[in-house]
Amino acid sequence: MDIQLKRGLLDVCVLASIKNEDSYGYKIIKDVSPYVELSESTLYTILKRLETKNMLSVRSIEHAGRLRKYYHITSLGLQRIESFKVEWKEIVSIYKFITKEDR
Amino acid sequence: MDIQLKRGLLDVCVLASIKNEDSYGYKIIKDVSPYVELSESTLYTILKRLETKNMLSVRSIEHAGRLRKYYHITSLGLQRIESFKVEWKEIVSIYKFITKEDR
DNA sequence: TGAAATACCTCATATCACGATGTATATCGT
DNA sequence: ACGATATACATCGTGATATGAGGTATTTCA
Repeated sequence: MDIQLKRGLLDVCVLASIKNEDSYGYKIIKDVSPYVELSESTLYTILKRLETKNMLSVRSIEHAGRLRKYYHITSLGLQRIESFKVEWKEIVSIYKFITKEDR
Repeated sequence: MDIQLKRGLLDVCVLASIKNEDSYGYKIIKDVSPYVELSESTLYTILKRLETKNMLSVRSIEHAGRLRKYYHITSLGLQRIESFKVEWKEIVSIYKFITKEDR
């Protein structure tokens, strides 16, 4: 898939993957990968960005001797998902413009 | 609309706007604007990029004393539109992932 | 024992949208 | 006659960002 097309989708994908249940980096990749390719470096960049924007909160939990950082969605994160749903309508109208045959 | 979401959509929009009839910068903006906001600086950047990628060809035509650059879509440009249609299915599946309620 | 999986992180690079800015002519209202 | 607006092109610098390459450390399993 085109790199540029993924932009804007990725942030919301990550938010969606923690929406119903807190999750951590490694698991998020597993969950999202079937839908969008997502490398580790990209994910951690996104997680940091979303944290800076207060769209998620973090808490470290020890698990099997290793540290895990669990990410929890905030109300701002939920709002981001909602505004994406609005933007989706615009995207669909753009899609129709692109695929329109006679113009 | 989110800046990032536009990426990847813009190039294809421009290609779609010249698909059925050759067009020029100023007209392309008028045609595309109702669907996506598009500034002049952005458009000319895109046109140059698409030309470099051989997705369109250019020819200058004198019109009312002023120069107009008409853009014509190439077979590579048409291919780009077709591959977008394939990518669209992926985008829809991502949308479903994002809006899925129980996970 | 050693490879693969789990789990985190950083840095440099390339791509790109866009505001600001600039040039020049035509048209239209007053 | 004149100034504003529309038409039509172009460039540059900035900020945002996806990703490959690299790094650390533990656990699991063949």
